Amino acid sequence: MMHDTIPAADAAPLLLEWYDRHHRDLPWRVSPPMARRGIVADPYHVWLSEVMLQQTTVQAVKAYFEKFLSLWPTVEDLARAENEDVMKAWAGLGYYARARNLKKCAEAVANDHGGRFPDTEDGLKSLPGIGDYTAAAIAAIAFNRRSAVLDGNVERVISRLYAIETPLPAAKPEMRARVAALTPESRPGDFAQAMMDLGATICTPKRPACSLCPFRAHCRALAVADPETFPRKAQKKDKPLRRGAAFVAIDADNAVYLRKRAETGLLGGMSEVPGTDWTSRQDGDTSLASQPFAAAWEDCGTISHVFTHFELRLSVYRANVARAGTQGNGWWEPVHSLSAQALPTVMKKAIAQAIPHAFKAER
DNA sequence: AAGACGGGGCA
DNA sequence: TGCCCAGTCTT
Repeated sequence: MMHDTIPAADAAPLLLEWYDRHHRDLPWRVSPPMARRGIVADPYHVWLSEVMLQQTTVQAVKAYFEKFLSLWPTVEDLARAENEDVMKAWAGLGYYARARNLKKCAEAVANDHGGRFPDTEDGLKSLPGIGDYTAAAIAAIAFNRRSAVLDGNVERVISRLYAIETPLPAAKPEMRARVAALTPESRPGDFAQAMMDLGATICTPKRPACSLCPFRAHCRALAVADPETFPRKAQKKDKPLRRGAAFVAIDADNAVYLRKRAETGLLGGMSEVPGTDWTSRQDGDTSLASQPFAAAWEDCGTISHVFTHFELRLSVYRANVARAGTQGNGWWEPVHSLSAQALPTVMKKAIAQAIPHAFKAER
């Protein structure tokens, strides 16, 4: 009797009962009691949180979500915002194409859809930055659609529940079909959030808490193998090392010379200090030969930063420079307002290496 | 189908 | 410190 595959009709009630007891109170959520009274979450809030949650943990997202909502209370406000202000508000959250697409999506909703998000999966998927997962999540959570929501957490839960041996990403269609079969007509949004919560808190990548799992009597992986070894996945390749140099110029007014990166590509649309290209070549130009303007550059050592597909070792140089002696299309930013700039983490590391107090709180 | 694209959490 | 995590868009 134990560890039988779960009848599809039993899964949702079992999981929702667990969800109602362990529900997490998050800024973009409507509580289960409210949901049962027919209150649905604001599609703008659901969309904003789901885009932020792509590849990003709940903990990291909370503060950004509150900041965005306070700066731009409606999707029309966001559509009217300056691109640069959106990039500044997004700085530090990573995957900056998300911020560029967020702005484009807000404009599309405001200008082409009368300020209302489409209420179907297909309609949502046609918008910038909304793919399979996010379209299904918004449709289920904000519009009560019975869509199959499959993110990394759900993939883990499903792969263990059915002990799926096919490695990812080939197993995705099978997993999606499994989720679709389990998703109920009633409360599909809560079901989706419950599956994701289960993956985030109980069915974790390492050391899952199987004894607390509402599916423990039905989990194939728990019965026949080690749940931690699921989902199976193709092995990843190792990251190359790239090198470069970064130049932190400081003028007499204690301002740092910044410039804007290209709109697309790595860290697209974000700000940076001047520097070399980042290259994997052994003869990479990491020296003073590539200084952006002549000055008495002082060697500040190196910093390291790991990106998704390469590791970067950056030589950092600092110099005091007269503002009149520089050329180019950058600008001078006072050290005390650096924190509010659209600076990605690697640039904050480089600046902090040259100016240790740069991002310390004001006394 | 594979690669580009950040940053944070955990042991 | 090193390893793991994981949606969307582009090629």
